[in-house]
Formats: sequence, C-alpha cells, structure tokens
Amino acid sequence: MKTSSKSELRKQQILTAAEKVFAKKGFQEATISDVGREAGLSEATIYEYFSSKEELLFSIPGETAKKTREDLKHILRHVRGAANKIRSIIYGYLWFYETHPDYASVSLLILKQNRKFLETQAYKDVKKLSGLLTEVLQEGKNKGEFSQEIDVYLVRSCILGTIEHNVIRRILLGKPQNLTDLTDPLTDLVLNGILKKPPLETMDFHVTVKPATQKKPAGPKKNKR
Amino acid sequence: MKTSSKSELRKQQILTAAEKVFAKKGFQEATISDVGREAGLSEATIYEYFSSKEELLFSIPGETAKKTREDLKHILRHVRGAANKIRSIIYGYLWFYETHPDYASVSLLILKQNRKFLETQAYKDVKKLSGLLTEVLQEGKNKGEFSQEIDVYLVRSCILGTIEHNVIRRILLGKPQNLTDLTDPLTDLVLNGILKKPPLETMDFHVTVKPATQKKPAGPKKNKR
Amino acid sequence: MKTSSKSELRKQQILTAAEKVFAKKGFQEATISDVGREAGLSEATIYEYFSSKEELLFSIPGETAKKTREDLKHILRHVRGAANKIRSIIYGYLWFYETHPDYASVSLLILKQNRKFLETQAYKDVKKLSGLLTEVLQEGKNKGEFSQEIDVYLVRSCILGTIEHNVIRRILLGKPQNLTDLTDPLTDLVLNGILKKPPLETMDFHVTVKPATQKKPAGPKKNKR
Amino acid sequence: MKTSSKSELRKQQILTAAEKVFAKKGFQEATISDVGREAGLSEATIYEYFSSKEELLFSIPGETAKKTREDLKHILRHVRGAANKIRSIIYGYLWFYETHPDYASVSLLILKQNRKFLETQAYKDVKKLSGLLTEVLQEGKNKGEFSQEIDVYLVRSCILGTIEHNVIRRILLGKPQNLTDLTDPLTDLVLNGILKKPPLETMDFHVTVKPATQKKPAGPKKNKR
DNA sequence: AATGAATGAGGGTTCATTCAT
DNA sequence: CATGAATGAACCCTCATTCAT
Repeated sequence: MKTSSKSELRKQQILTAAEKVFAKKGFQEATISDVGREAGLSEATIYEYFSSKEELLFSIPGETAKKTREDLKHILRHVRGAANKIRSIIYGYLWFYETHPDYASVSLLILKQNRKFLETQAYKDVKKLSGLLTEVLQEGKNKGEFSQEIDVYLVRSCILGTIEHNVIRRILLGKPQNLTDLTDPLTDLVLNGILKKPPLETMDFHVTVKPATQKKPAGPKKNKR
Repeated sequence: MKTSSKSELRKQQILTAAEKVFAKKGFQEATISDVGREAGLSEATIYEYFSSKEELLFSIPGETAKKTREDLKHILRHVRGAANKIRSIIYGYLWFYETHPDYASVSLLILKQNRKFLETQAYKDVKKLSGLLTEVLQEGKNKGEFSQEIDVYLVRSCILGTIEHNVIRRILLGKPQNLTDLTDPLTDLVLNGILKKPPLETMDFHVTVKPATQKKPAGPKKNKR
Repeated sequence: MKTSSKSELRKQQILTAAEKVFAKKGFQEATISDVGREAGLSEATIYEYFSSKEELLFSIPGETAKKTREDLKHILRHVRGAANKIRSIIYGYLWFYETHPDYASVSLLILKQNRKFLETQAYKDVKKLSGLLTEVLQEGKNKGEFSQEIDVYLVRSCILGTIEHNVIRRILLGKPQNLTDLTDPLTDLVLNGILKKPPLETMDFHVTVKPATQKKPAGPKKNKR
Repeated sequence: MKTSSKSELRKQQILTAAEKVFAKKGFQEATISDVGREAGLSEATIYEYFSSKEELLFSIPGETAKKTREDLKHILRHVRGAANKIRSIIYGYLWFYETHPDYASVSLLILKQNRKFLETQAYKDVKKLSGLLTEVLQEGKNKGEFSQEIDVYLVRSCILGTIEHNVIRRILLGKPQNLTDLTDPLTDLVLNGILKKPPLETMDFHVTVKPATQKKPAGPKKNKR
C-alpha cells in the first residue's frame, strides 16, 4: 500500500525521532545531534536523508493532514446532518491531537508560528483539511440547519481556535487532562451559544374557552421585540 | 504616577526596540546586536539593563496585562449585563491586539509557546486578566443570564482561542484586515450559537376545543427529548 | 602495447572524469561524488581503484610526461640545429597544453603548487621532460650555436615560465586565444632578445690603399681579452 | 601618514598572521583557528575583522601592488633608457619576492590560481602594476631602443613568467637560493637573446688590391634581403 | 566488481555575554 | 553610564572514507 523501501523506513525513523525531540526541546534548542541520538543514528546520516534541520522540521507533517482529511471525509459520509458532522470533525481533531501529542507540539507550538512553513505543501494540506470544516458549515447554512447570519470563516476560526487553545494548554499546563471530553461541550457551545434560551416549556398559555363561540389560535410573540 | 527615572526611560527604550525586533525576526533569529541597533545603543548597554536575552524577552509584557486589566475593569463597571460585558471584553482584546501589533506578535508567536515564560510574573498577570472573563461568565451563569450548562473555562478558552487564532492569522497572513470588526459576530456567535433558532413566531398551534369538557395545556417539554 | 585489462580501462575512465572535474572546480572544491557522477560510477567504486582523493589527483599525470618526452625526442631526431630544436620543443609544449586544456588546468593550477606532488614519480617524469630542453640548450651552447654566457637553467625557466604564464592566462582569462601561435614569437624572443640589432649593412669602411707596399687591415679586437 | 587606528592595527596583525599561516599550510589546509593561534587571538576575533576565511585571504594583498607600483615609478624616474628601466623593474619584482617570501607564497601559489580573486580590487592593482612593464616596453619600442618586431605583451609575459617560475621554484624547491642574482642574467637574456652574435671582431675582410684602378670597400650583406 | 548506506572527524561561523576603560 | 573589543561555547553541515552485501 505504501512505498516502504528501506530508505523510506529510515526517513520515517528519523522523522519520528525528530518529532519527539522537537516536541520536547523546541526547534532551536534541539540539535541534530539530539535527533541522531534519539534515532540511534549519526548526525551525518540525518543529513543523508534531509538536507537541513529546517527541511527536517518541515517534513514532519508529511502526509498527515492529507490522510486525516481522507479519514474524516470517510467518516462524514456516514454522518447525517451538518450539526453532527461538526461534532465528528471536532472529535476528529481532538482525538488526533490527543493520540499524537508530539505532533501536536510540533504543529501548534513550532510550525504554526513559522512564516516559512506557510510556503510548504504540508501547510496547503492543513488548509485543505480545515476547508472540510468550512464546507460542512456552508452546507448547514445552505440547508437551513444553521442560521443565515453566521460567518462560516469566523465559526471555523472559533472551532479551530478553541481546539488549538485547549491543546496548547494541555501541552504546556497539563490541563485539560482529557481532550476528547471537550467534544460535546464545545460542539454544544458552538451550536447553541451560551445564552439562556427562552424556555419554551415555561410559556404559559391562558386559554379561556367559552362554549359555543368562535375561536382563534393564539399566535406566539416574536422574541425580538 | 510612573517612575520615570532616566534609567527607567532607557529600559523602556530598549524594550520598545526589542519588541519591534523580536516581532519582526522572531526571538532566536533576532540578535542582541539587532536590538541594540534598533535602540541606537551598543550591545553592552543592553546588558547593563537586562541580564540576558531571555530576560529581555520576558520583560516585554511588563505591566501590560496588569494595566489592561485595570482598564477593562474600569470599563466594565459601566456596562450592564454579562452579555454586554463579554462584548466589551472581546472588544478590549481585539482593540488591544489591533493597536499593538508588535506586542501581539511577541505575545502570541513567541511567549505563548515558551515554557519558561509560564513561571514569570507577567504570565500570572495574563492569567489574571483572563480571569476577568471567567468572572463575568460565572456572573452571567449565576444570575441566570447564561445557561446553567456552560463550562465557563471552556467558554473562556473559546473566546480567547478564537481571538488569538484570528490575531495570529492577521499577523501571518494579513487577514482578517480588521480585527475589531470581529467583535459583534464573535460575541453573537458565543452568545447564540449557530443553530437556526426555532422561529417562535411561526409555530402553529392547532387547538381543538370541545365544549363542555376541561383540559389543561400540556406541561413544558424538555429540549433533550 | 598498453595493458588494457578491464580494470585498466575503468581506471582510465575514472581518471578522465577526475581530470575534467578537478579542472572545472578545483581540487578542494570538487568532491569524490562529483567525480563519480561524471564517471557514471558510485563513490565507493572510485575507492576500489584509488585509495584516496589525493592519490586520484596524483594519478592523473600518469605516463603523460614520459610519453610526451618520447614523442618529443622522436621529433627532435629529425630537427637540425639547437635553435630549431628549441622551436620544436616550445611548439610541443604549447600544442600539448592547447589540445589538453583539462590536463593543463590540473597540472598548472593544482599540481604545480602542491608540495606533496614533488615526491611523486609523475613529478620526476615532468622534470625529466624539462631536462630535454636543458640538453638542447647545453648542446647549442657546446656547439657554439648559443652564446657561451647563457645560463641554461635560467633560459629553461624563461621558456617554461613564459609558456606556463600564457597557458594560465588562457585558462583563467581566455586569452591569448591561440597558444601555438606563440611558438615563433617566443622562440625568436628567446633567440634574439629584444634589442634593436646594430644594422651591419650600414657600416662604413674607409680604406686607403697605397701602391707598392703591403699591409693588412687590422682585425678588430675581441672584447674579452 | 597611515590611519593606524587600533582597529587598523589589529587588522594588520591578523593579516600578517594569515599570510604566514596560509603560506605555510595552504589556504584549504589552514584553519581560522591556526590563524588565530598565530595572531594570539581567538577565532571569533578574526571574524570581528574579516567576515569569512576567503575575505581574509583576499585582504592579504591589500595595497601592496599599489604601493609597489608607486615605488617603482619613483625609481624609474631616475633611470635612463628603456633597457635599464626593464632591469630596474625586474630587480624590483625579484627583490620584493625575495624579501616577502610569505607574500610570494600566498600570491603565486594561492591567489594566482583562484578565479574569484580575479574580481577583486587587489587583482586590478596587480594588473596595473604589470602595466608599468608594458609601458616601458612600449616606450623602448617607440623610441627605437627595442626592435619593432617585438610583441610587448609576449615580452611582458616572458619577464613575469620567468620571474614567477623562479620564485615558485625557490618556494617549493629552495633553489635558486638567491633571487635578485637573477636580475642581470634575466635582463640580458631578454635584451639579447641566446644566439651567438656574429662577433664583429672576427669578421674577415679579404681585400684584393689592384694597382692603378678603382676600388670599392666590400660592404657586408644585409641579413634580410 | 560494484554500491548503498553509514559515519567520524573536523571546520567555518555565529552570538550571547563579559569586562576594562 | 556607555561601550569597544574580545571570546567561549556551540552547532550546522560537509565529505572523504569504510564496509557489508
């Protein structure tokens, strides 16, 4: 399925080591020597596979975003309703970051703030991945499931921003302990907002019925008034 | 009001230069020599005022968060309702980042991912500033203005995460052009969510009345069926 | 005539590649990898035939000087007079450098300034080749064709120095365009010098003859006596 | 007379050390650390004054050629006759190389074969210095002191080539022991060539005298006719 | 015979930092 | 108070060379 030449395996081995080392020490603080030690290889060997420290860094994402997108698309095919799809996507992101903490560190703490990374293919893949969210939001808006007033880009940034904010907190402060637990609260928050809803169930209808006379249905009043 | 000894002025001069330089080149890529050049001082002079490059970095926030908190508190005193206070806080953050782009870069791209920064006083001030948001959220929850089900910490992370996500995009990609314009859409999003609200005004009640009997309106239904 | 085992051919292939690469990039700047690429072989294969990069360099001259000497000797056998032999030798050198520019580069720009090269057999061959010139000069001196006052070593260095100086100019600056064209001017220069010759044909003799006696014109005196 | 700021002195100190080290070990083989050790300074200090190893190398010639040219011009002003001027120039070169052996090594063994050096100001100065020789040759030709048939560029290359060839031999092989001793033999060689001159003093005139008749002096025949 | 793969060894270069003046 | 001058300490990167296959 995947080209697993010996060379390709070595590359993966190095990338895994680099991910771990960069996640732990940061990019500048980590040395190629560190990566070599972690990978059980000499520095020179690293350079046989990656032409520079920076290229090594930029190679870590690889096809990750692309594959994650495929996986997500596959899952979404079986999910009904934009709201549920949002939930699935949020879960997808959180689950991924939770199960790939080193990748999360590299991605959110190192690559995210690197201007040169913006020019790599991997970044384009990341953008395309987030495009999935935009599509679902647009779909929900088009189909009337979501309000017509939402700005899909803002909502997307809200969802991703919240996720990333929490993942970073997790990385640096250790809390929240569990990321995927945020799925429902975050989804509900985005879907419903935080305002106390006018509790439909407490509406009182006072109906007086007079026998043998005309009747009218009581039209409820608008909120905004 | 503020100690403006000559020494203090020089410190400020250096900090301003450092902020600018770090914002432009990043921390590792910037050199003390760069800062010196920007400040019109020699490198050695920088070291007269700051013991290390890192200390210089960590000194940039200074009292910023503390003062911003005071300003915000002052403003909030005149704002009624938790929802409006949220709006004011969101505006406060956006306005600050918009008018202090260099500070935004240093804060969000450099300090935010630095583990050692977590141990500084400045970081505590930042946390305390975000505490204001927590308080307002809790207040809204307590007073019944916000839903009882919200997790104030999640909501806070949502608001801050969204803001930061957009500020970083602004810094790196140049868009959105205008940050403060996000105030209302973001506030509304957080308050109301994105679901299309059941338009109360179009609800139809079909009431059939039969003379000579007694009935009562059906008791309220739960949302979560 | 020449051992052309398969191994020998491969060696030649590598040497030709090395000559080309070293000529173009210089010794230090050229890598074994470059040579391998030029030869269409792997680096390891180079090392099957030459034990080190330096040995490879020192192997480039090979039998060149020896063969050139044989060729020259053969030619000189048919040339009459030391002066004409000098001309032939000068032509031989110039023609060789002109038709072997890569060899010229390696020889004059790289090997010429390498102290270790002085200890190789190839260097001894080069010296022996230049010995031919010495012999001819000495011969011309002995036979009275050349002045008794010349220092054959100086004259040799003059001829070779001029040739090499021009070849190097050719390599680095592209001029003179044509090397063999220098043969006659250089030969004449060395043979005749640059001074304007006292034009014998304008000498006036005034002879007075008196009948009935016998005298002889007094022969001019030698300078050195 | 010369700007001898402290910084300028340091630069000179480093250049002197570099000249010595490069002369001894060659450019590639010498390390900045070697130069530092020779100068009694740290490697980092070298880099305070020269931005790279190559710049250090290219800085060694400095104003040497320019000054040498001035000196030579000054001397030539008091020398009569192109031939004597040639002698002075040859002596000037030889004397300079003899008294500056390290410079000779760097100049003739390292810089002479470096393509990038051709683009430096120092190289232009060297060319201008050799231009002096061309001028003198041309002058001698114009004034009829030298043959009309000489190619001044070839003669120049002959003089310089011979000098450099001998200086290099001196550097690498230790002989000739004394360079300036070459002045006269080389000058004479270039002026007179090596051919045995038709010794005017040995010319035989055979005069047959017939009494009482007309007579003619037997004029020698022109060579070229 | 040929080479893919690995690396030891080393050097150029950068800078944060120090200190005498 | 300010700084010119100096450097220790690292690190990235290169490449000639080796060796198992």
